[in-house]
Amino acid sequence: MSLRRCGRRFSRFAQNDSMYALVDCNNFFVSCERVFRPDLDGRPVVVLSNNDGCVVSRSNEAKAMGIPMGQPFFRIRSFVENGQLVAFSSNYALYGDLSARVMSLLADAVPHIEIYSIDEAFLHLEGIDPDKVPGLCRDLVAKVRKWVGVPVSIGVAPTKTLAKIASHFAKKHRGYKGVCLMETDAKRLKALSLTPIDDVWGIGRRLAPKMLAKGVKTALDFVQRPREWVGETFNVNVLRTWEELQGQPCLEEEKEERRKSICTSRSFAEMIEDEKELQLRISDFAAMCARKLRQEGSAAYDVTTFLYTNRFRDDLQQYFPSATIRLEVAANSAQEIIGAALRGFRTVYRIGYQYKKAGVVVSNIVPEDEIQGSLFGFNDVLRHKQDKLSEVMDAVNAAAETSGNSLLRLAVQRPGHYADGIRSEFRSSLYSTSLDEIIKVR
DNA sequence: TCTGGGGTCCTAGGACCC
DNA sequence: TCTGGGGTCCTAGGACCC
Repeated sequence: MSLRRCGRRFSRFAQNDSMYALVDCNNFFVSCERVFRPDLDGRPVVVLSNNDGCVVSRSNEAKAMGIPMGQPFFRIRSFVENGQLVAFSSNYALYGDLSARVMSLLADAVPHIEIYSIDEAFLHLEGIDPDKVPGLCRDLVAKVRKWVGVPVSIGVAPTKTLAKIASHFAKKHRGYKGVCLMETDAKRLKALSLTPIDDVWGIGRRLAPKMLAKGVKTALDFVQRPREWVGETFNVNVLRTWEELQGQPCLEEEKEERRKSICTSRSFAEMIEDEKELQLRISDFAAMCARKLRQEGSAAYDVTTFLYTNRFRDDLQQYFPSATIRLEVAANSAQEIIGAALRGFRTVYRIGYQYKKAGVVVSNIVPEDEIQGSLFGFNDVLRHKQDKLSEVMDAVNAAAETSGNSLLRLAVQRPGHYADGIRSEFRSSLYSTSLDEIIKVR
């Protein structure tokens, strides 16, 4: 899955006459679960994060019950137990598969799409007759609903930030039937006046209070402030958001395929103090990072290991260390990445703390065919063997990929299921991605 | 008792060099 | 003994996104 670009890349130069459509899947994870459980339409449904920790997706009915995003599951567990609410553990294999189907339909409809996240894509509409855009969007809403089963909303506007706002209107108000066009300046100003400043893409939870303190309550208040004031009061990103809201595009497409860092981390169901147990977890995370690197044809110079104690337990000692190991030669084999992650672990692990979460980040990433050998000489034969071993492990593990199992492991990794120690009480079946189906398509 | 995971960019300040 | 100023690189932390 390569559906996880969330950064916003900026261009210095404005383009003219641009038009974007943002396609946003409504309540995506919940909608995916409902594809296979149509009996849940109209009922309050939530999807939980890893470990069944907190709410990450809510149906409209769940929102109406007042369940906020990020709500810890234990606070709403009683609703599930008395039948008022249905909860699912997250099933990323399923969501990734349905996402790919949605994106493929979108890609067939327009010359160019930009996949922004697992549930959102920008369609570039330059060159399409403006009179045909509304019909095209309505067709897409109907087609995705019919062929994939997921409801989507589409917002059309001259910039991405405005398209985001338009898609919110398309989602919130039934009258739009899933498509909101912001093609005139009058509509733009009207929409901005109805948009609270903290709903604007690019204005987050830290900046919103600062805006409010300065009397900026809506997006319209914001664009009515002078450019100079925005530049002096905030940073360049906020200034670019201001320009986008004026209708001047300055968010550029994210073109770089190679990620700059790859992270694998998990919270644990129970706190862990034992060094050996933590080493096993770290090894698993490192092996997963190495595998993601190989899948992308990349290799990394830096391997960071981090540990977190439980930040919600005021009564316990807190400790959030991390250590970065720089390799002489960029690596992507499980052996090398695990080795470095464990070296980092040894430098920061302290006995006497209860650890709740840990992870491994690989960064300083280069294409694997551009790896430069070490000045001090480098054992090519050993490296070649490690590469071969990694390849074989990848090939065999690919067959078991969808269940999250890795059949082949290095001795230091945990035996058994990858997700051992991760709570997943309400997991749906692997409907669209069962091993049977994968063997068939291959 | 129980609170997610995975990314990006910007900026300020220190180290270092000339 | 005098001990400026500017450029660049790196890193940590803060902000944002889904």
